[in-house]
Amino acid sequence: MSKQADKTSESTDSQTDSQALTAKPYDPHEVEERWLDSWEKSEYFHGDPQSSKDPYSIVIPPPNVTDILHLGHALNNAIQDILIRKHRMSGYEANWFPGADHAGIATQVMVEKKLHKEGKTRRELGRKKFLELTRGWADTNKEKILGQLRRIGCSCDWQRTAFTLDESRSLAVREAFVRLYDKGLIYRGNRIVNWCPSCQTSLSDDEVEHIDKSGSLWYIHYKIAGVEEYLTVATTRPETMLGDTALAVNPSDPRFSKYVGKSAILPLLDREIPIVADEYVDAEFGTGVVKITPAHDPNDFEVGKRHELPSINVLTHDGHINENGGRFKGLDRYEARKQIIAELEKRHQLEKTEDHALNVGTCYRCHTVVEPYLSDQWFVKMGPLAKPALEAFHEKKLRFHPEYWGKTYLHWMDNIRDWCISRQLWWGHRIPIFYCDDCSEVSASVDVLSACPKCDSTNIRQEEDVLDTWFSSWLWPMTTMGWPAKTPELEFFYPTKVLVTGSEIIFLWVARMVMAGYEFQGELPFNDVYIHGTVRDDKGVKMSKSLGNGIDPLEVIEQYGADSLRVSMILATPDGQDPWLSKNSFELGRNFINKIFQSSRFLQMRTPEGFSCDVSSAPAKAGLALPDRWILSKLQSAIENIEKSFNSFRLSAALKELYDFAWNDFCSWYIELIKPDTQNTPIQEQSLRVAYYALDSILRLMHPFAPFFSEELSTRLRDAGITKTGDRQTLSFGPWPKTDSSLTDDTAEASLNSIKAVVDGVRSLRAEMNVPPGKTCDLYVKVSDESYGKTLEEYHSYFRSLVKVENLTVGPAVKKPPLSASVVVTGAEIFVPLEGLIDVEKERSRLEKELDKLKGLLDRLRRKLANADFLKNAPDTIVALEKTKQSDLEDRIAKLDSNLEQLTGW
RNA sequence: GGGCGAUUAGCUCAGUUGGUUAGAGCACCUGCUUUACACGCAGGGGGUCAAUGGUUCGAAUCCAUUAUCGCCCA
Repeated sequence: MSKQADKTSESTDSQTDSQALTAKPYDPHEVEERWLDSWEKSEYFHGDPQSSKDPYSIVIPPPNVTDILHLGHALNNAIQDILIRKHRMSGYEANWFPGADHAGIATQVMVEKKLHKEGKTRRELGRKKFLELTRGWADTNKEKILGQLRRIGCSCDWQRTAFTLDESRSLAVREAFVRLYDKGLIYRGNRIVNWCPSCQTSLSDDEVEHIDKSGSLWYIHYKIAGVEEYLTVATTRPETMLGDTALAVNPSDPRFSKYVGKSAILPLLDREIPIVADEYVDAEFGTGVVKITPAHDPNDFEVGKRHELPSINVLTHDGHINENGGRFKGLDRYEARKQIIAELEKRHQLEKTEDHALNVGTCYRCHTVVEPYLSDQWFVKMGPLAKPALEAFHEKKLRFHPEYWGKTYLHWMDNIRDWCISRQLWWGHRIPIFYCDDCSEVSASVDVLSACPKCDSTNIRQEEDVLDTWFSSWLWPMTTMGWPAKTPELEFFYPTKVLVTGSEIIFLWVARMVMAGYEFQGELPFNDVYIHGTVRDDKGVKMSKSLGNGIDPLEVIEQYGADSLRVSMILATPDGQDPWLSKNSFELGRNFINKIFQSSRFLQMRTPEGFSCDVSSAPAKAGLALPDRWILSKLQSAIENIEKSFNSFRLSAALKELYDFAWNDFCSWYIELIKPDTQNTPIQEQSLRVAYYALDSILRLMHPFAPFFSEELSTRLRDAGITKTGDRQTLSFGPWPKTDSSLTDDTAEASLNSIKAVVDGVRSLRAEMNVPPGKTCDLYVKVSDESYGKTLEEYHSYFRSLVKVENLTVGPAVKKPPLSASVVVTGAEIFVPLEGLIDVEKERSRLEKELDKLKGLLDRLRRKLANADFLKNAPDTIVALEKTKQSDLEDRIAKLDSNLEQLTGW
């Protein structure tokens, strides 16, 4: 236990019950742990597939087992939890399916690194032992990160936790593979793939990250066979020349047409290679002559096929030159490059070297520069799968939020390419392909084969390679629900409602899930895709482990609590953009939660003994005071706006609306208005009923964002006998607040606005005239409208409590008392006599400043209203509005003028 | 090279079908041991809405061009 925690418990012990309400901020720590425990036992989050309610399900983007919780996870999962809790409260049968991803390359790399430190390699260990070791490590990590998600309050159905490499998911992967294979959508091909020499595996196109690097362009002479001429070839990767099998020029390039059909001599290796013409060659780039290395460049591979050129692989799996590289054999690819350049220079076959900016592909896991590499790999034919996925988008069955991400999806889908799914790893789903060594039959099978289905030979072996991790991830929305079995979960909860993720895996994951959904389940896996930003630090730099600029969510939770973490993150996360967070960003949420806590504490202090109210329905309108009617009316618009924001996936806007309502309307105005003048006097009962009803609504609206706090406070009020909420002992199942149009009260809002206008005016005046806060004053209000005056008179007590007004004089005939400061608001002139306090010069400059501002506005308005086109074209309502504004301004200016004039007499 | 996004107060952002005196939080300044809350209260300063041109009676908002920044794809 930390020192701080010690202190807290000590001070709590020393307090008596009657002091429990003395000033202290809300402390989330004990509260959150208690609810975590309680919820875990409750089964609240275990969705029932037999339910008569409508389903609402989400599948988690499974965190990698290599991960520890970072703020990106916290944000991603907070968003999902907010959506799932909101819908659970709104009467849906909600289920959030959690789980983790085995993360093939990342995990294997990590375990191999550990082995390396111990001086071992995976090959020494053997496949079986290595996998056992890795599984143990992955299991431990998996439990750890899922535990961390619990800590931020995720209301997942933990009973349905899945893992991409467990029994059920493995069966599904094999089933999917075999189905696609049988349909002819999976094939094996000798293709150029992206090869990571460090991970020693192929990568799909989407797993390659392109970065800009400064490199060189080397100009090399290739002699023409039989004559004393040469062609100059520019290359950025000279070491690949060892595998050159041709030179190529553009067929319409007149400079080189005479060489087409002749041969060149490959420098260093002295191999004779043909000179071919191919449209692919860009006459503008380099010298217009390019070397063709079919085994090490995807474009060259295509050229090679067209001209029936041989492919010579010169690299080993780990990026060294192989036996085809002659005397360079065994050298690392970059060392070979150096020596080749040196050698060419020595032989005067290097014309020049230029600086050249190039874009190289790197491995998304280890950031090694990848090599295009010719090898046997397994591919999925994507064209047929993309069709329904594209249709779903065009028919708006699949929607992105923010909408513009749809374009990214569309662009990728339109240009879809076959997917390389084999990986030369051990950690993953072993490809369910079996080779017969006797009859050469290749069979795909869900179950392990012991004999060849064609010739019955037992001389059969399974493919060594495993599948790309995404090959299990793309089935996730189905496999979490038990696919390929026809489970009740799949029947009820599929398709899910929304997928919440970051933009960087729209291709890798989102698009593929859509395709898999249609292919295997005949239905898309989710309707809405909510894309959120990437968490950045306070300077706008992406948080990352390697930069060390990350913030540990668990530290934030320790300091501020999980609710504060969630509330702060959501408030700071603009829709679709990247949130910038620093350590004290989390004060925002903490302060908000504490504010609500304090308001509740205050209400309780002013609640008479034995008071109790039913907050499950709104208080009867009869007999309510103005502030009561007003706050109920404001509550309606808050609920409405929050609902609207939720419906368009604008969570930040929804929470902001609640924040403003709760802090400004409820705390700053409503509570101040119903607060009795004298200390310890209970609040009037009808206002208390309204106050607790509003507070209950606030807590409900807050629950998805701050589940611990809202549940805690709601429970405390219920346990204290103050509020009655019906049968439910939790906010988890709502009900979610609904608008009630009978509570909307425009008259009350208008009346309160007039009171606020006068209060604001007096406050401003007092502050600027340096009236000591404790000093009372008198208030004279000259109104131009009788009913305005009546309202002010009726509620004159508010001026006493809010702005220390002793006597109030209101009326159309009120005269400005001598030595008073004035404020002019719409419909009223406010005078506060300030004998002994008034500073004439200050007052004058105050009034002049205001006058200047208003005159500027009036000027603009007059010009607008003098414009015949405006009067002709603008809607009548706008014209009328502008005219009202004009007369109001003219009125206020006249009053200010006369007040200024009167000042000169002093 | 192609695509997508951003540019509004010192900072981070709202401003959803064009009509407000362009808002909030943080930061800043002034005052406050006010009957819950200093994790607070009250008041205040601060913006020619990136630039230019256009459409319109009217543009932060729509269109075009430019500039700067970011992301994705090649």
